[in-house]
Amino acid sequence: MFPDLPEATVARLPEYLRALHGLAQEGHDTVSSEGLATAAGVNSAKLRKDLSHLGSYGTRGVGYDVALLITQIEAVLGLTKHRKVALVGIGNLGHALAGYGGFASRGFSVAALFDAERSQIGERIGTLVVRHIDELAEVVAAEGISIGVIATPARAAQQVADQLVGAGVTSILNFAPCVLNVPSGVDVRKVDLAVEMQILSFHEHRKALTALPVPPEQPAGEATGS
Amino acid sequence: MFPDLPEATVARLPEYLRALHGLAQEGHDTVSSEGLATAAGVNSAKLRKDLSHLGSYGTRGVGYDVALLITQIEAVLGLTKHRKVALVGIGNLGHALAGYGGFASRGFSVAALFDAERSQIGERIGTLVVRHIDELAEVVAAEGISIGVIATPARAAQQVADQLVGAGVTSILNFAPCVLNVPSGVDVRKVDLAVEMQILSFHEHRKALTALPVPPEQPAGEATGS
DNA sequence: CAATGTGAAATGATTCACAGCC
DNA sequence: GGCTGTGAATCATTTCACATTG
Repeated sequence: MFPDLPEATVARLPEYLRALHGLAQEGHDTVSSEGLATAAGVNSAKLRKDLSHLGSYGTRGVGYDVALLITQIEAVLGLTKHRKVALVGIGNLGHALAGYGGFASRGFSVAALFDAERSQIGERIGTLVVRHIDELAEVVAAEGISIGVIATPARAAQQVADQLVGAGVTSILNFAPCVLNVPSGVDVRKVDLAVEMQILSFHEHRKALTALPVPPEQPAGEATGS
Repeated sequence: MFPDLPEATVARLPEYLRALHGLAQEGHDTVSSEGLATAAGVNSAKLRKDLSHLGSYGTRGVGYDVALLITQIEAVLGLTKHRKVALVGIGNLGHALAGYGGFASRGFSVAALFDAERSQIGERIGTLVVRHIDELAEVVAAEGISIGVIATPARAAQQVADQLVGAGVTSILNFAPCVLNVPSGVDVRKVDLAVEMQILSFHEHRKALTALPVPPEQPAGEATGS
């Protein structure tokens, strides 16, 4: 369908979709590239280039039809199909993810919870019960689960990834701070909170260094950022 | 110090650092670009190019000194300074973040918790007590907090961002699914779990589409990914 | 005439391939 | 001999600027 949509574009489509839902809720029928770009936090040229890859759904002189564009982007992202998620690792973060409303509200449902620790098995979270990881393959097949989320400690993550792949899962969201080896054809996305903090730390550090080096010259002056 | 380190490189340095700590723990004194690249999940040319931006810390014919490289990368990322974090929004996700060990283990400490809801104020989490958001500026100044983490619902996030900026925070990690407007000089990084899921969804969708279109030809053949 | 869609230019990132060094 | 460091080449992404169109 869109075999060669640039990866950078794919990564922005969900943002556009969120912005569009917001605009729709505010009663907008159409929106200009400028307006949508602002709502999504990008510049308008980039937005137009991104959308042009999907085809021509705008009207020159007018803008984009909000409802139509929502439909199109959802189709491209495959959100017409409701996707079920297996969450593995019911610790601190796993609990939060299991109860996170943001998934359900955007077409995903956490359909099963797994852990390896005896102490966790059987715990109820919402409507679900935590099961032992050994039941993974069985449940993935029975429920038609297509995405696995790993929220285990790093030392367990590779084994869990192997089990997910073995069970037929081909998309993994990894919260464990480690590299996963998976066969080609399996997609892994990684979210590492400490990495995000360290990137911020770099910029803090740089700001601190570039703010000082011109110390006592003109006493007056505005504090100016990058 | 490193004013023009490519952003893509900055984003990978934390991965290298994690890999290096792993290697150090396994007793390696030196590591080749090939070895480190594998441990960090990148290819060796990219790793060498990245490290070359920091200067020449490798030895031809040998590799990199693990301990030295750790020191260098930590210095570049500004991790020598222990950074304090304010966490705003003590809901589902906020609780998990407040208890997340990954921060402390890598040089960050959650120094204060805030919420706007009466019901949350005063709750103890670990050694900290949840305070009212109105105390933000005071506590940020008193504790020397440099990074703010927003884990509120989207509708509250912009106001919280304004309050953080007003209190002097210049780095924000945003978990709320919305765009934040901040003055230049303030860095925002965004983590949106639903966006990650939607990107995975796109690839699932594409895999499903490209797997079928050649239906009944050669019954045999390996399942091959991208 | 306002705003899209898009070639072309500019910028940024990755990969190649090998000279230079230990 | 093995491995780093790096110019040059390739590839990807962003931005510009404007012809085109409803």
